[in-house]
Amino acid sequence: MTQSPISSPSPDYLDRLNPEQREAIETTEGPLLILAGAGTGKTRVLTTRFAHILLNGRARPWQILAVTFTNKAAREMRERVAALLGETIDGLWLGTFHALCARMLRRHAEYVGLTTGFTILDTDDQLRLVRQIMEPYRIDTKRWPPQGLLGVFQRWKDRGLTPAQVTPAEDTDFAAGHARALYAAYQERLRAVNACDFGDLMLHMLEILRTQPDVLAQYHRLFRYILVDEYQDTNTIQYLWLRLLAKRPEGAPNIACVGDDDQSIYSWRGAEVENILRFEKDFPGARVVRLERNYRSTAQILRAASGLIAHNADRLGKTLRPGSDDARGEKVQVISVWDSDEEARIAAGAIERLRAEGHPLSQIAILMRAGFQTRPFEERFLTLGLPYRVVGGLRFYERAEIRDAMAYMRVLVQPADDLAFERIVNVPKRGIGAAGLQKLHHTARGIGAPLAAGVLHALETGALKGKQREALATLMDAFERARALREREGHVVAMEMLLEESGYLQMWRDDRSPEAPGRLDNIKELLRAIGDFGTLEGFLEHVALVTETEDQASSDTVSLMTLHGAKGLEFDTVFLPGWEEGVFPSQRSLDEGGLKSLEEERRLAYVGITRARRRAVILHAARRRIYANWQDSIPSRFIAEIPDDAIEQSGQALQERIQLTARNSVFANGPIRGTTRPFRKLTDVREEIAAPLPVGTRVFHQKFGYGTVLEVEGDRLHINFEKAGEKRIMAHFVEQVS
DNA sequence: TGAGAACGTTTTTTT
DNA sequence: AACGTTCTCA
Repeated sequence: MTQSPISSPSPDYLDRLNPEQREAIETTEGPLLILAGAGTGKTRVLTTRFAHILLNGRARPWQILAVTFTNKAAREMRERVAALLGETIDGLWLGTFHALCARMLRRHAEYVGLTTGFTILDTDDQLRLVRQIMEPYRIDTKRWPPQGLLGVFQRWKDRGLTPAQVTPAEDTDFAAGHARALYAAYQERLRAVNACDFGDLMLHMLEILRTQPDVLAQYHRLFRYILVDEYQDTNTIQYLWLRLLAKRPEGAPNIACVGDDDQSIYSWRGAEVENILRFEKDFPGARVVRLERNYRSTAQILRAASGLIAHNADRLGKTLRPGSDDARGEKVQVISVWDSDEEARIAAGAIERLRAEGHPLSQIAILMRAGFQTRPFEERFLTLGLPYRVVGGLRFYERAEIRDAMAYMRVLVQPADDLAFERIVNVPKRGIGAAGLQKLHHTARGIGAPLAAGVLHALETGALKGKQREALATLMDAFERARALREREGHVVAMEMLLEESGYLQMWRDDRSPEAPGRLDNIKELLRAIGDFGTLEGFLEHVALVTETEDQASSDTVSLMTLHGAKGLEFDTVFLPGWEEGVFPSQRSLDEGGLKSLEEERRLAYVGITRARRRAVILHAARRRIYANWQDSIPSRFIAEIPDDAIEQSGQALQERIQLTARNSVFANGPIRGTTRPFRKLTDVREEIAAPLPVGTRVFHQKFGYGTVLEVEGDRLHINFEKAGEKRIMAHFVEQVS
């Protein structure tokens, strides 16, 4: 029990908050920027603020718009608000940008030429669509892969640009300036099949808010308060969307954004740190509250992290201070190892010791730069029998059999879903290849109907013959009956029957490959999962928006995940492997992003260290296998940037090399050339750097013939071949000719 | 049309 | 090395 001040007794939920936190919660009116360093109680502030507004009667639950970045964060917030209020509340506008936009767009779909039942496409569908769009343009898909084009669209969408808003000047990256036209065609096609891709959820909603004043006014009336989490990771379109909703005609907006410029790690997804840096300009009169007291990590860990991030320029400036004076804790360990196998061995060994001392495995995480780095750890853990889980690895809903089954589901729900129909029309094999599909498309277009209707038409008119006719008749009949069954017996039974009668389940039963039984299990699991939802539509919506795997957080396992995936989490002990130049910071960031992307890598390192409550262990290996061959590596510059007295170095391998970081070595100005031979000395690497194929060199390639080097990108060369045009080639595939 | 061979690329990070 | 895509032939 706390003693209440005489003047204003403060409610329980404001107990044990520090003054800054209280200010962030109690400043309900007007724009507010909360700069919250790692581990400073950000989530607590956000949820308490939410509850505070409700408990003071300032708004009804549905009048608060609360935006998070991940579904996980949304769920956590929902739970904690419920705990504070002592009850669960439905109908909250709390979710990710995309989930909230999807909900809005279902209400207003007609303004952008969709109907409320529109489909949200997955990446497979998007790619198939892009390929179709590209076809008539006769674009060399070798040079201009569909994924690349999709990326261009994505970036435009991230910036809130509709096809009409893209200027010719913006359209230079791809296929000689055809991207704009392709973008328009792509959007047109999406509309025609009543579908949205992920970016459209935001793009369409922004368009509606911009062009429909009464819709905008409706939301202005509705949302009295806006809360935004992870503001540093908002991209342009999210920013525009927020600003539109926040700037009501009456008075200053009650918008509170929480963020940390030091944890901005999503610029590759279009995030603009500038959004947070500019907040006070965007919302004049904004209060700024800094949360700097860290209650998570030991003083040593904070010192290491702060020292590292201090190497970044352009910061709003925050200093993490330990929440309590005691417990300086262990220094950050830096261990030098020989290769990635030893790295895994050492980490696993340390984990076994911790386990023997009674540390729960659930409080241990291994955080890496990229997903593929989990391999050696998984192997090691398997041989030792250490329980682990890969968080955010291959996701359930990305498996082929699940996507197939869901495509069946989509056609069931919406017969006009051409993309889903295309996916399953020949799975299992029904004798419909590329040519057959073309014919079906033609028939459908002829009667101005979707594919499925086209098939029915073709069956009636007798345009289909033999095996094709029989197989498609069976398929269409299965859909027909499944729809009827859905009415009578519910969607689970209908789906079961559909997958059975269409031959899909039998296809896997007949499959003799070792994965087949697992796939059948997965489908069983899918059928179970849809039982948790009232309707198939609800289930599809959930799957489209919630990409994460159900976490079995209850089990006591070590977590393996990417640094990006670890944001917002904390563990007692954190292992940070692969701190080597070219791995972390990644080669790509060194090659193309310049200083900006190097700083982002540094923020990622900062995020990594600050995940640890008590113990952080950084590892780096002397050599690592890249693709098929070994490559020498040197310690990450980030290791040298951590204050010496905050770290403790160990490991027999290459003790002396620790000082030799990129910052003060011969490699400072360029990437390291790949090596194919193991056990290479540094001097050898130096020689290779000294003798590359410089720009202008005439070279010969086995397949492409003669050409000239246009550009050197690490161990890749950008070459203009006389016959084959411009290509990017690994340097060792070409030889110099004089 | 489909199976197998040959070829090329891959490793950022996610809603 | 491992995977996915395209190519080639039956």
